[in-house]
Amino acid sequence: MTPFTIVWSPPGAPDPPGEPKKDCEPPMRLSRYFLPILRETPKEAEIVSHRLMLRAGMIRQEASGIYAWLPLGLRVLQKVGQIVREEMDRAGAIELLMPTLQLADLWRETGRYEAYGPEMLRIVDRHKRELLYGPTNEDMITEIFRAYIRSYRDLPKILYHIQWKFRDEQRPRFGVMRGREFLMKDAYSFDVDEASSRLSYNRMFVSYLRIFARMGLRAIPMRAETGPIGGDLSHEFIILAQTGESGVFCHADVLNLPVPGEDIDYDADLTPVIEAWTRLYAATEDVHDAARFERETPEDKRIHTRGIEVGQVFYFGDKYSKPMQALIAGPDGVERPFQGGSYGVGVSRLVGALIEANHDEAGIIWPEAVAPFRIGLANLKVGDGATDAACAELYAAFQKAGVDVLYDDTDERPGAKFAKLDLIGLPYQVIVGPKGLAEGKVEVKTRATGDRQSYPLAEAVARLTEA
RNA sequence: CGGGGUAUAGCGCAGUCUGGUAGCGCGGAAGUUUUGGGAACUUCAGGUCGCAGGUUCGAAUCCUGCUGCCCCGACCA
Repeated sequence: MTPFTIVWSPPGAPDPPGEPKKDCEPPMRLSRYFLPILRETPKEAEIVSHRLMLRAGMIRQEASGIYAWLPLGLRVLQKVGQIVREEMDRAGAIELLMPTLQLADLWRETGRYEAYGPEMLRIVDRHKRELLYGPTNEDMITEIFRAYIRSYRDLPKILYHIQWKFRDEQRPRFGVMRGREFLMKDAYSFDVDEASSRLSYNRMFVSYLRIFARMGLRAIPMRAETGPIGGDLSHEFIILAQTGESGVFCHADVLNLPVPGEDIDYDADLTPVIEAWTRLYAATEDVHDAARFERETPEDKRIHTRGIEVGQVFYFGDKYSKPMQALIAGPDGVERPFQGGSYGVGVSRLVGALIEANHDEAGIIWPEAVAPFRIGLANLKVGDGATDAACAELYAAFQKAGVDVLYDDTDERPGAKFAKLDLIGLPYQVIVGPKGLAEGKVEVKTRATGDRQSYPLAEAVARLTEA
């Protein structure tokens, strides 16, 4: 092999001193940002998250079930993705990135090319080769795995990626909650036998509890059908919402179970956590057992509502490894197909689900962990020396503290600014106007509670930048 | 994929039945007065009426075909 040298471009001349580089300032002034708010609701949007995402300038529909993510929406999508990534890493999963396009031949090895039906978007390239836009990646990850891994000594492994998928749904709806193109985290576990595969399953299960909890969501693992991917053990993670797509039944106490902290040891025995979370009855209507529900759940603890699926974990054994001959040698020297599982989180769907779970009449109410900005800074009288100066000071202080702040420096009327900030749902609004400044104070409004308090500038900064 | 709708300015809509200069509100631009919960007035810009045929002196409007999008159902992260 001929080694080759990577040639780096020589570094450019140092920046000239003196002039502050305005171009480098993060574009967090509303006057320079791109936030196309809609005052009226586009008629195609039926459910609240879809309406609010369109109105708040988060997304734009480009085709049925296909959306462009505008700057505000992208920030949320990225925050959700980052939480998923951090928790996957914490659980010992390893990130990679597989392509969106896959060869049909790969899927023929497992028989899924024929099995998938019209939901799969099939593409032919200029060489008449058949490709498909991946709806999932079990086949490809198995192909990657079998190319490199031969021995039980290399196991266990959990690999994941966060990538766009496409399923040509017959009827897309609910905005990003059921689009055709969607961003998904999918993880795949590789183990030598069933017992260890279930340990991987448990890791992902616990990781999922943490992922959703970090977003301020109470997601309930429910026994679920295994669906077309197959296997014999599966849980759907469901958040309760009136607008959910499927009916669910569960024991009320499952809503109050403790979620493991970030000090959870994924190498320790996770069985007690799994048992605690699976002991109480929780099932989607597809697999609901009314008799068992009534037998196991006291009448005053029975919850029957609707829910949105935001994640699913599967154990599927050798479903892919066997037909694809992804074999690993065990300690006894015998080669066997690996035991696998797959674990999905609907990242783009979560953005819609988060809004379904967190909104009011005025708009979105972002949980802090996924808010596009933590603070909305409203200058109520642009052009007034005192308010401009106070806002500049606050803006600089928040930025210095590393807090995401969107500064509304437009010359709109106060009412319009309030309505806009309520709509986009930033957790805190810092309201700066002549009235408050006369007393040396600014107002801090907490979006979730509507609570408003006036503080001197320094105290407002201190309160909003602590931890 | 069955059933039902809809397509007119960036968004929400009227006009179509009964063919005759394409309208309203919001939004946008300019100006004046305003300014702590989506201001008022004046002026202006913005539309091959989804696409393609047809009927007619004349089509947003009538006829035929096509397409996009939405809703209900079945299906799905």
